[in-house]
Amino acid sequence: MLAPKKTGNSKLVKKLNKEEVLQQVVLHGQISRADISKQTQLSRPCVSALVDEMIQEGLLQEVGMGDSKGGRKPILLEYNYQAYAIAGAIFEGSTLDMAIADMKGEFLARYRKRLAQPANGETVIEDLAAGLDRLLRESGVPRERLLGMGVGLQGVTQRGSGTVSFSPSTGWMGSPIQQTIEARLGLPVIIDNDVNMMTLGEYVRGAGVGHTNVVYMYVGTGIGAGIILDGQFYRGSREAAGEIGFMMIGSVHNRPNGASGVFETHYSIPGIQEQAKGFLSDLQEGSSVIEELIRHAKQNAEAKELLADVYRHWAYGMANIISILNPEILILSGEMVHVDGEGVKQIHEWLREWVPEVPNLEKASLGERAGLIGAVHSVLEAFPFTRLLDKE
Amino acid sequence: MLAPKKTGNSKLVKKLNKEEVLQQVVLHGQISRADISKQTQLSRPCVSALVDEMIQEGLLQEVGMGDSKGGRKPILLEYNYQAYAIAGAIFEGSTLDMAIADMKGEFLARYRKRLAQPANGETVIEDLAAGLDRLLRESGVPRERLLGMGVGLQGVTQRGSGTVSFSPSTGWMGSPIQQTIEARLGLPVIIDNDVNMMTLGEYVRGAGVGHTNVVYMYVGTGIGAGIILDGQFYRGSREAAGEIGFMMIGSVHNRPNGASGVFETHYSIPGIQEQAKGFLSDLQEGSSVIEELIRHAKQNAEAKELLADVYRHWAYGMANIISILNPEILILSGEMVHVDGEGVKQIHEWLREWVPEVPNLEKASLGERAGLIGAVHSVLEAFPFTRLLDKE
DNA sequence: TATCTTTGTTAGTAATGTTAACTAACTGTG
DNA sequence: CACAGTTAGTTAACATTACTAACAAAGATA
Repeated sequence: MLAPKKTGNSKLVKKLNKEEVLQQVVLHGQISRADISKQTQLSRPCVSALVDEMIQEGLLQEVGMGDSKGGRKPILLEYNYQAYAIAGAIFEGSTLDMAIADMKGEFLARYRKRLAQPANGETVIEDLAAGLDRLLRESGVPRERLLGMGVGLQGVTQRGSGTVSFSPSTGWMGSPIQQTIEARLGLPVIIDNDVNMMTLGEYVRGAGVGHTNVVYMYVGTGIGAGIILDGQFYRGSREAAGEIGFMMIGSVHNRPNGASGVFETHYSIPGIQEQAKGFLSDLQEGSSVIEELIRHAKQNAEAKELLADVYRHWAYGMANIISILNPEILILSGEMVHVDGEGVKQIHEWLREWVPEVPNLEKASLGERAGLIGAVHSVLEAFPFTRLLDKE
Repeated sequence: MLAPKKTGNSKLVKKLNKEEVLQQVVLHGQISRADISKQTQLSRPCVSALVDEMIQEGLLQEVGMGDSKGGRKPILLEYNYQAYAIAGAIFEGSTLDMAIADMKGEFLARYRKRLAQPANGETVIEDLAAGLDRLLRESGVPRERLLGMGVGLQGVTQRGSGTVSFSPSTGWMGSPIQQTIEARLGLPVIIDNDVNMMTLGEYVRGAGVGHTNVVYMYVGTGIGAGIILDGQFYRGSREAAGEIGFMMIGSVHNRPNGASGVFETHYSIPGIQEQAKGFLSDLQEGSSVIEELIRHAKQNAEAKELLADVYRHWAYGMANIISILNPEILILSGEMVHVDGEGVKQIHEWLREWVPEVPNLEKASLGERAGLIGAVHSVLEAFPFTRLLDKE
């Protein structure tokens, strides 16, 4: 029942070998049967047979001849990235941002909608369904080619059980919302919070590419982190890993209430605004608190002091993360992307003074697309190339 | 070359299936061929064939009849834990502590020796070789049945490359010491620092049993942590994960020198001793600083205050670890095992106030045997039951 | 004692990958 | 420009492995 039955005369090996062949193709972009054979230690006849099957299934395609290496020209094979498609959706504030993508993660169509606030959980699902219909029409992808949808949202999610315990922007609470959406759309759905989705996006397409230990640090309304260790997303035993807002940092003030930890209370954007309210009362809609603070710091001594204090405490947080996790790269996101070169340099210097192994410090590079890219890849992660073989 | 060749006509499946059979036997302790067949979805004839081979190889043995369930009595099979043996060694201070164990990790013989100080790297290797000879003789294990040796030591190790960069107790520095020892002993050797070995020990046999996300926090001469996430040891990108002594904690004092971070500087045992030198000058050899401090705190107000400060800052450190990693259990070791029930309760209360998901807080349960047990298991980890099948 | 159950084995079959030998197609050289 | 040498891909015969079906062994139950 549970175990994948090594049916009849062991299709298992065949599947494993097909996976390996597929992996080689994806890895090399274009490759011939003969080269796959060399890479995989599988015999040429075997590779030929497996490749032929996968061409039948639409997973691979022949794309022409390669250059001769002194003999017959090889037939180049390519993964058919259009074989399947994936959808992604992000709820950020009051907007719903959706996209449909091929198996490379390349967007084929995109769609945005403003949602009425406060959100009503049921109409939001209808919005999602309508958006998906439109994306399918626009991209020309047939519905049965869609593998699934990744949904990211601000709030508190339990990815394991597919539930959402707090999310004003969608109005989803409590109930097993993942199953509800799956039933409505007729598709596998993955739900996760927006920081995790952005982390994944930066990991596969942004600043994190090529690294295996990545921490994505987000400062906005709250402070949180996404953690990827040894190439795997780490979520913690109760999906509460990366809740770095609860760190006890710097001289420990009394907390105003029991809601949030010291770090987040004082050094998230609302916390900073609170500290800066003496001179930062005239904030424009949509402008960056950090940018404003940097501007004020050029003339105002009080602002300058606060800015240095903020940087310093952010650096304390980073030092703690680094001490514990020794990541290769720390990706700065949210309002942190507005820190100027000067500020990053300062933080880097402190870290060099405090900890033995300072990682790369880089700003998030995908901007507002990070979450959507991550949402799409969350599905790719659940249906890796190699698992497509199960689809018969 | 690299890939395990699916030689001839795919021995791979056979190996996979053998692994699964072996796993079932280990899991159940005693089990019949028929039950293995039910558990694994493999046919009874297939299981029989695989089991017979493994009996030939000495990995399994028949141990008698089980109870009838209405028909023929089953023949019970057991894993032969004596099929192979493993050695472990720990250098702690000036003593070398060694053991030889069966595949269950059960010690068959143990051996201790005081080493001359300062240690000379070459004679230490000879001590290791002599100790191993003695253990083999004493336990009656033939040398060719020995799978490998795990070596734990105080200091800085690079397990990946098998080198040791700092280790006064062994005198090993720089050179690829792992290969040197392997050549001398004719055995695979695994070298790691003592905290990692103790972490592993507690994980497989001590307080960490049954958990998948474990942080082992050690306070002694230094402060460090061993980290196991999703059942895997996490070492960080440059093997510097768990260097929690570098955390920036509490009100940040100026550091006396560049050698170590704030947390370790003030709240490791030497740091505490420094702070307590007003009233804690008369320490006996071999006594516990924390025990003494607790004793003094009963009468001396200054000691009481320091003790509370120490607990509080340890708790800050734990809060940071918990915020980032959300482990299921935090194992307290080193001098922390001397904290009394009162102290643990206090720390627990603080944590409940500060962070949303407080893990189990437990003292290390294996005492000084933890490191040795871990050393033995580091080899078991590298040669899991299932990988013994490669030994033909 | 006769029948039913459960365990374990034997015999024949199907699936899969391998090697060896072959065809196809191209390069380079005298 | 023909021919040897090389590389790519295919075909055919064979080996390995696990499966199903049938059977033998051994005990329970009535």
